[in-house]
Amino acid sequence: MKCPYCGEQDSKVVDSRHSEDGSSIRRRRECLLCGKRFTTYEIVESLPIVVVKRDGSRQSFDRNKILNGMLRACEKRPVSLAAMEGVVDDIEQYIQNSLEREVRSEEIGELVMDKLKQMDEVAYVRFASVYRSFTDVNSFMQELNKILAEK
Amino acid sequence: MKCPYCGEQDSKVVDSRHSEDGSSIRRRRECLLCGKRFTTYEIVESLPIVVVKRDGSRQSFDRNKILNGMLRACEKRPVSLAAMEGVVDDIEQYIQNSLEREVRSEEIGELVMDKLKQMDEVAYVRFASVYRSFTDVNSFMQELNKILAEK
DNA sequence: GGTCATTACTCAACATATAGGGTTTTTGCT
DNA sequence: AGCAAAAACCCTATATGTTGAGTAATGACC
Repeated sequence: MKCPYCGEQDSKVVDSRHSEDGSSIRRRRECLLCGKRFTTYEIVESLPIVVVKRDGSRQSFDRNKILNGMLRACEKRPVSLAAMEGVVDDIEQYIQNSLEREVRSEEIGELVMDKLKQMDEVAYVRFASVYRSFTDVNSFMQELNKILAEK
Repeated sequence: MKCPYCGEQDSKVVDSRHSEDGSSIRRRRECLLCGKRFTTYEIVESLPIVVVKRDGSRQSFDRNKILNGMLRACEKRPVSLAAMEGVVDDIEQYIQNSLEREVRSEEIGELVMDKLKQMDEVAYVRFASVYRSFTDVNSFMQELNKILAEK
């Protein structure tokens, strides 16, 4: 393990601990050349997740697709890119933690909607309108009324 | 190390290799419960990088600031978010690999400009105009002429 | 300035990982 | 399809990491 201070290739482990959930190992290392210490993390390679679309077709999970959907819904809305990325991070991690190798696209949509609802209701309705394929003004109104009623 | 398939906490190492540059270790593990195999990476915790601004003030490195600058320069330009994130990734890694704990903000600006120049010249000039604080139309024209001359 | 939580540090008994060489399979590319 | 590169696999001798417990230092928050 290369020392981040001097570049030496060899280092030894001084301490090693499991993270709370056991999903990673934190090691404290010491460079054999300069003696400086540093921390490393051993993490599981993220396994390829497959998204099952409504028509039954499958494609590999792509976080950028989620982000793009959010970007569209949040255009001109006061939602920062960082916040959106945070949501995508949360969702990605949630799916990874679920131990499932397949997710229905609906499930992802619901997750995004839950988060958006808390962040910006306009963005939420926009997203839902695309996502739930609101076909007429009526269903759009119903959703708006539901939001208003909850207030 | 938690098994990504069944969630069991214990696993054993079956194989372990250094990455080419020694900056990480790839391990092949086998779950003690379900017997499935998976890959892990041990990586150095990224050390806090300090950016030294032109006036000498220091603040911690923030990749979002770089991304924001690029987003502004690339508005309405055919540069994908993914491409911009790729540039930021490259720059972050370049700095991490340099083993320096401090970078001048100018250096970061130059890196961004190099990349942008290859991707989209309009975005490049926009970025440079902010970055180099072009004070008048003249210097802007000079930069444009330089680009044209290079063609 | 005090408190809680997280990270750092040290020690000792025990077990499991490493390095390196070689083979096979998978994946990405044209 | 056909090549090259990367990843997975398997082996053996050797030494290095792991675990638990307790203490100390550091950072975030009020």
